[in-house]
Amino acid sequence: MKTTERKTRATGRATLSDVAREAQVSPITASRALRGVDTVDAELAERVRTAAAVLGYVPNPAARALASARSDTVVVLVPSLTNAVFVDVLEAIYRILQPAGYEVLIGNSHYDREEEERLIRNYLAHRPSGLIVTGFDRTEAARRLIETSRIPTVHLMELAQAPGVYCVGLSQAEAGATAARHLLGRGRRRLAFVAAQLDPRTLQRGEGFRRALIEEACYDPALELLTPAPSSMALGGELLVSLLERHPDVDGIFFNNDDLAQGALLEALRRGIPVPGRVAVVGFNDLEGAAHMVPRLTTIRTPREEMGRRAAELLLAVMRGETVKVPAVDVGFELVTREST
Amino acid sequence: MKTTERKTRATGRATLSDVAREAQVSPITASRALRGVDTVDAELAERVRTAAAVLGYVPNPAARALASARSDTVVVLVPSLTNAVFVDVLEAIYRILQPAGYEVLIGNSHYDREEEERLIRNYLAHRPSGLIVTGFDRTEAARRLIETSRIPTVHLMELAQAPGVYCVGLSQAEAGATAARHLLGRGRRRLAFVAAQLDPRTLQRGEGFRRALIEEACYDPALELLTPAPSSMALGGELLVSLLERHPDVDGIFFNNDDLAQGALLEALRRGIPVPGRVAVVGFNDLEGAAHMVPRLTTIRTPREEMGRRAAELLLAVMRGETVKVPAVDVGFELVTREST
DNA sequence: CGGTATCAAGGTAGCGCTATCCTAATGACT
DNA sequence: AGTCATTAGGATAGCGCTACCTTGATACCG
Repeated sequence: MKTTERKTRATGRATLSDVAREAQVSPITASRALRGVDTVDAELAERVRTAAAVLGYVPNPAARALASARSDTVVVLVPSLTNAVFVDVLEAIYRILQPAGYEVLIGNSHYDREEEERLIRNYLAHRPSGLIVTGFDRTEAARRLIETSRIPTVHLMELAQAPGVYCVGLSQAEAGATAARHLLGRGRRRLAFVAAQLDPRTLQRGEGFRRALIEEACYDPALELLTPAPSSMALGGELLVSLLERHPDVDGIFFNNDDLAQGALLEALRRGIPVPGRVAVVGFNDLEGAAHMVPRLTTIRTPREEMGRRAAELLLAVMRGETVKVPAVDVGFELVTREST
Repeated sequence: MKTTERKTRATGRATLSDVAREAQVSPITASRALRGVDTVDAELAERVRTAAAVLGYVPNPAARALASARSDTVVVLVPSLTNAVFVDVLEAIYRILQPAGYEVLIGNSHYDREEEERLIRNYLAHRPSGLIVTGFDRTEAARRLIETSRIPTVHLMELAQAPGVYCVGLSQAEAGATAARHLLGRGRRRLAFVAAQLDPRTLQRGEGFRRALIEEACYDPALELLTPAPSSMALGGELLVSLLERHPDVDGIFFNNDDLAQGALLEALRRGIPVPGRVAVVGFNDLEGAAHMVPRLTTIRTPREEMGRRAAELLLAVMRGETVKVPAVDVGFELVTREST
């Protein structure tokens, strides 16, 4: 056996040239045929596809990205995967983008602006075709990176009206106000707002809640319990207890996320605090457990599947260069009234 | 202003050549310096790093991947993101691999072997440096793809002893047996196994549970309630009810996942079925809600953070070509006894 | 019927990196 | 002092694909 020339660095896989040779066309024609460029004769294209199948050809994404200065990748940045909300949204995004031929790169910023900036910087090096980010709160540098990259971008969860800004979300403030009005409608007047994590959307919900109370002249700032700690069921239980200790007259609580509310309901059950008898409870998001709690949790359902789907569809349209009639999609929310109020 | 030559396709970003020029070295030296190849003079390397920082240079991953026929990417395939188990594992994997300079590509197979095979096929085109997959159950084609790719691979969740096979997991069968023995130790004899999803690990747990019962001569196949439907709290409640209807004498249940168990506990509470008075309940995984249920759920804790971390560390070692002493890491599990038994 | 518009297909030349070889300089050793 | 091994750094040549331009063939026009 002769030693092979040391010069070649070929990987051994079938390349586009192999396919072209097999189909007896030029490489560039093979390229066009496989990409579905429509200036290729139908019969030639068919021959190319057959050849590709025969050889088990899989395009080299690195070569493609290098030559075309773009990649069939969409980067999605979420602040958390622990919160099921974002998992649901991601799932829907995948379901749209994968069949459309895009690869989805997930970045988790852990609710940290610096980390998000770093992720953006790294992921932009891949020259993704599109970008989906959560909300609008980011470092100035991150904002600039996105802007100057000229990469089609869709913002999730929140709404904004600005030229060239695409977003799919809901009015967090309006959702907070709805929770307040629902409790008021139940005849409750000593209403508390309990929140953790304190991301921008949390604060917006708090703002809406507060405004609705001010309108009814029953806002008491002492009944706002905010902590930057991560949201959890354990925390929900603790916050309920400390709130009722300090303010025994509270008769309604809006928990900023269902896990807090669920933890609170279970703690109340354990301590024999009647819900909604003594205190009514409203959650947020309608996560899986909400409907199963004892009592079942009244909450505000966010359409996460729809949000992900619409965001992906919007991004697809923008990436295709279509003119979008509605750059800001309001997916709304729904108050789900159950036994806890 | 002269019209620029149409020929260049440069992207406008700083390239390695720009950095090299700025640092007054050759491009290849710049490349070596930035990659940390140690044959570069310390002072030169420093000059290159400075130049890179000045120019805001970010390497083009596509070019790097094309030239080197590998990428700093690790692909992780999980069967689900809805189950918090995998989110926890992923989180830990990220925490190790990201600082090590790897990008993590997540693939979600939705418990579908065909989909997993497709994912593997697509992701292998990226020539990842490493691969982390869940379990051992996959199509023959998928198995071959992994094998022939020669890419360092670590298997999650389960254990296996075979040369060249790396895995980090626990004995699912042993965990199932532990649940059985715990219930037996509480004096229960009519023990049911309730499972959904029916993935391989579920079945292994069932197998271990069954064997332990057979040993004690109290195995009754009628008390196995299996459904391929996805696991959920709602399903857990339903299965509890139908099980107790058909077999009122059941005095202990091992639910294959905590969400089933939690749904069951809440349904029992609602219907006034005493737990553990009439029936003791054991869950699996120790998910967030377990400790907060009423009664608090006895369950088997799986060390998910550790599993992800160890898998990532093992993969790093294999990718670096180190010889690994322990190719199969047993992270074990822990019975967490609470009020439900 | 000559000339131009149109279009499919191909030739050429990179995209931005790194593997491989090569050279010159340094030191070790006979 | 001369030979050899050992380095540091550079020159060269791709990796596999696609953008751009060109070519040749066909359609279209007055």
